[in-house]
Amino acid sequence: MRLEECKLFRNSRIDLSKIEILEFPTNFTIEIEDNESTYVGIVLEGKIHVKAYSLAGKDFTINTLEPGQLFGDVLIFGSKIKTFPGSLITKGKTKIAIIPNNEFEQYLFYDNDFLKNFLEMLSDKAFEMNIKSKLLSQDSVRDKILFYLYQEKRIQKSKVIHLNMTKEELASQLYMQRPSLSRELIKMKEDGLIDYDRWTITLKK
Amino acid sequence: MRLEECKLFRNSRIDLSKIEILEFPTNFTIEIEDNESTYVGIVLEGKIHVKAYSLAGKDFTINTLEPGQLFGDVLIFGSKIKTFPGSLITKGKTKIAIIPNNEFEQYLFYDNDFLKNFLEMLSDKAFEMNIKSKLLSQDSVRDKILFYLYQEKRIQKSKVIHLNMTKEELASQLYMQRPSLSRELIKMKEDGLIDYDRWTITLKK
DNA sequence: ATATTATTGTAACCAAAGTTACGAAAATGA
DNA sequence: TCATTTTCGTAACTTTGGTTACAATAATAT
Repeated sequence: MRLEECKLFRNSRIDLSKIEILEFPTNFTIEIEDNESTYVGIVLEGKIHVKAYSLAGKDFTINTLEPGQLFGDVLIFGSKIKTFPGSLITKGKTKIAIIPNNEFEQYLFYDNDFLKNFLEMLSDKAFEMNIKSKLLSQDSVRDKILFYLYQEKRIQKSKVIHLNMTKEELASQLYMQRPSLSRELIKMKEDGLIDYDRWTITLKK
Repeated sequence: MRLEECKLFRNSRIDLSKIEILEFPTNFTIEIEDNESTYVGIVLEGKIHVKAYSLAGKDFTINTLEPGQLFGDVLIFGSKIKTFPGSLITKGKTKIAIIPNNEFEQYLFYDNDFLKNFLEMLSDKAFEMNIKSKLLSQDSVRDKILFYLYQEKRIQKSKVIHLNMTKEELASQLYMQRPSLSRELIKMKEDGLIDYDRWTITLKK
């Protein structure tokens, strides 16, 4: 993705030629959890996992940033601690753009379209995090699965939900273990709630 | 709290006299989950619980809004579904200010201070939600407690953490049952991790 | 001071889900 | 086509923490 294709710059009149672009190999740690942020980053190629470590030492992915998405955005205006909520680790060869905080701020007040785009992205991020909190608040494995399915039903506009990932990945996205997911899917099938195969889950009710 | 005392209007030159103020009794449902939002609300007096219902029918509090805080703010610019993430239920006699979305948008582009305040509040909200996700991602009761304690240690700048709430409330804030909290606190005391009494928990390590 | 209520500790029980392990099935690649 | 690897289902076992109930203690009100 090129800079001018990013939502953030849609309709904007900012000179993109001066913006610094960096490239990283896969599994590279760009930033470390609790480090202070001094810039806003934009993912251009590859993915970035925002990983934090639980006190038990197990790591969990707070968020996965796709091309077009930002990091450090929540921190630039926040009045609280301005540190990264997790380590930023590349998945695949990754290209990012860097805008120092002070420049970013100038852009915002200089260009209303840029501002609108930023507000939209910030709001969307908050919205997504809300969804995640709701998922995590579901208190049984079955409820988590159903929450995900209803969610996807709305997005995919179909009762036949295509999983574009392995069960292993789905389980991790739902914050559960793969065998737990398997076991519950079987039970749900027995209870007539769903049908499923390797690639899809179909809501029956 | 009066309107001019709200962070949102700090240094702003907006005419506050025209802003509509509403009052609600306690336990009043101002908005229902998944309803569409058409305005931004500011809590002036009392509290508002943002409550969602898990698929099991159990309700859980996504968020508690204190005086000065906003609701509907994430929705105004979001490109996704613009519906309330939970029902808004008053706790105590509650006073709120209402600003229709279109007016709110005008304020933002008209007044840079207002904009700055809004960005700060939006960022802070996203930050808080991040913290909450992290808490929910801790996979044992002990880890949740420790996460909370380390958090408070930073905020209160002391290893002696003052709980300004009952154990019942603490348990609910940590998304666990009170007996589970009690049981684990005892174990942690036995393990020499903490000391505690009715009002404080002291980190020993 | 005493009664009442709210808060907390504590124990027994139980269900849900994590853990581990293994075999079958599917996908991939040579 | 056959071997290798990945994915998935499945079962046995174990642990965690929810549930319920009750007693003890503290706080509050009369």
